[in-house]
Amino acid sequence: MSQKQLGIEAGLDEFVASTRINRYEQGVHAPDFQIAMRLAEVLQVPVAFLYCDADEMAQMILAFHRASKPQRRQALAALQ
Amino acid sequence: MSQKQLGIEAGLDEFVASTRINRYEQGVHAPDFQIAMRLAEVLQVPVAFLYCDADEMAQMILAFHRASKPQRRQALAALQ
DNA sequence: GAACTAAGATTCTCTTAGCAG
DNA sequence: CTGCTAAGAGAATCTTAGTTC
Repeated sequence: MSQKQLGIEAGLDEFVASTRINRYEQGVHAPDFQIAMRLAEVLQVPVAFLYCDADEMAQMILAFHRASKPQRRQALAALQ
Repeated sequence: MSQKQLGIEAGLDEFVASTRINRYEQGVHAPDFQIAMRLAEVLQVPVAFLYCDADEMAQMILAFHRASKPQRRQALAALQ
């Protein structure tokens, strides 16, 4: 998926999508939270995943998001 | 813990700490990521927790952060 | 096409200076 | 003291207009 297409699917104007997504990916600019949520939706990840600073946490957030309800229940139980 | 004290412990100047933390808590302004990380450290939560939009995910992030290594291993295993 | 960048325009946050409980 | 807010100052992102591969 191209940077332009990602931006467009997140609701950005087609003439600015490429530039803005590129700046986000490079870490030059930061999107506001509303944009971040739309990007997360397109990418099918939880928005919190986009703000992770630790690998293990990121892995867990993704796995939790993609797991079934019983799996989530078990995971939460394991953390008590 | 007061808003002022939280800001100061996160490294903000004492004369602006109260105002800025208040704006963040009210959702009027958004801190940049560097400030968010320092706030998360003071609050002893993962920075991703501050960007959660779903309760179950927030609960899991917090529990994962506070769990022991074996508990984390078990939780991750439950999500496979 | 696709990834990327500079720079002025625009829009945001930040600081200052307060008020109310 | 604590929570909260308005408004000008300051600093960020956004749009435009490109380059490079």
